[in-house]
Amino acid sequence: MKILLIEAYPLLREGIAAVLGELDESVQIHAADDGDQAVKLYAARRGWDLMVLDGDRDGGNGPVALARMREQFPGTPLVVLSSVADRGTVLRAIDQGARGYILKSSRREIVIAALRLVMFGGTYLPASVAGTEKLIPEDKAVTGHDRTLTARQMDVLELLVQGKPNKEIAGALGVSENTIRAHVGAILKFLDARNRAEAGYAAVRQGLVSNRV
Amino acid sequence: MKILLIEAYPLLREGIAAVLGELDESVQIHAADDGDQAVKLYAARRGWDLMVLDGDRDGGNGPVALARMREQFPGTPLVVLSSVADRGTVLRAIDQGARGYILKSSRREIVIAALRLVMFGGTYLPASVAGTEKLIPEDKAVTGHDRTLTARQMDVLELLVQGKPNKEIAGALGVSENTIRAHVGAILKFLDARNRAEAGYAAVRQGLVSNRV
DNA sequence: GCCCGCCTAGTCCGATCGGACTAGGGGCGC
DNA sequence: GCGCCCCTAGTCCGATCGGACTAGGCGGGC
Repeated sequence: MKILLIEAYPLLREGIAAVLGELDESVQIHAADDGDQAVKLYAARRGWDLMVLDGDRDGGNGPVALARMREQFPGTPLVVLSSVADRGTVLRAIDQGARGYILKSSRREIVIAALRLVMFGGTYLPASVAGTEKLIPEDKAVTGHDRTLTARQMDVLELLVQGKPNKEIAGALGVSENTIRAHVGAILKFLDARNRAEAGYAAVRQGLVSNRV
Repeated sequence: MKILLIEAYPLLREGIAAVLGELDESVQIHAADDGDQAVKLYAARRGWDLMVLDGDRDGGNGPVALARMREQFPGTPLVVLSSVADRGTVLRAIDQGARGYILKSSRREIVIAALRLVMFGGTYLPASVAGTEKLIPEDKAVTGHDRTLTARQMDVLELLVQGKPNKEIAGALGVSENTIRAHVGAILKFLDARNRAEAGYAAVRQGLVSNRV
């Protein structure tokens, strides 16, 4: 059984590897620091049974890596490991094609069972996302226009959260400051925030941006 | 050899335990989810050789746990494991009595060597904190007047982090807006931030305010 | 008592922000 | 094609912010 593990921290790699080892006696774990490295190292190989991705990676490249991996290795079930469990983050991961979302705080038995579930075609979500609407879009439904920020808005939000002024964000994204102004306005409205500082606070609370820690 | 490990995530426990196992053939690891549990479970036991504390714990109780452990188990070397390495956070941990600050991104060989170093009486710091002033206060020096925010500044910071405008903070604290202005100015300077949004970001990263998540 | 740091409060001013607009181009679905 | 939404870009303007000042009251340390 071949498992592709995207995890930059050696300590966590050890822990995950130890748990994965219980899945099967013939587990081979191939690790990479991030999505880029994974693609670079393993693009040529096929026949993966599972991909495990650390969703806590700072800088928000967690989601990017997810999309990246889904594109490069379509068909291979992908599980996100994370420490945060807010609805938004989990649902986004599932939307992007993850087949499981496992909390790092889960007991090892849970982790193993969840991984098995996913490899057998299931989808695993933490209990904390139990909400009002359907959790797993049947088809993919809710493409989301009033519940999600657009991709561009997320780009802006990520920098906004870090306290960058509009001018800097504009430079980073290669557009005019006025454009950023418009995006920021939309973000404030969406988050019901009165200013960018409050927006940053709200965004982190809601798990819109990967993390701040 | 008895090691007390404060780490809530089973996956990380596995990884850390695997690494700690290399320190000595007779390692016994006793784990707890947090400082409270550690004290509750192990307060009666003595003779610890090392304490390892996860410094990433959300809610900012990392620092609290640190102080707690130092108080309960004085004399036992304590090492903080963390994923962030900014100067402020590291120095605060050292100030509070940690004898080592190990990055989770370190190679396992580094982790092991650092732990040995600490157990033999040394202090280990990541290279990233190399700065202008002395890293390890000889006596304890700097009781901290320019290294810490004042109580009033912390009051302001807490509201500032939430995105409140000056007027609102002034109202909440019962002082004039000008006063808040002065405090905010001092906070920005202290955090080396260009605006309040960046200050909020920095404050959370450095664990100055309880949390954002 | 004197010094020092903190909290308070104020002024002035340029920079930045945020709201309310208009508007063109591009992509997608019906 | 037509509508709709998104991204882009712009203007205008009042509000807010942040820096650089001055200054008085208060409390703790030497």
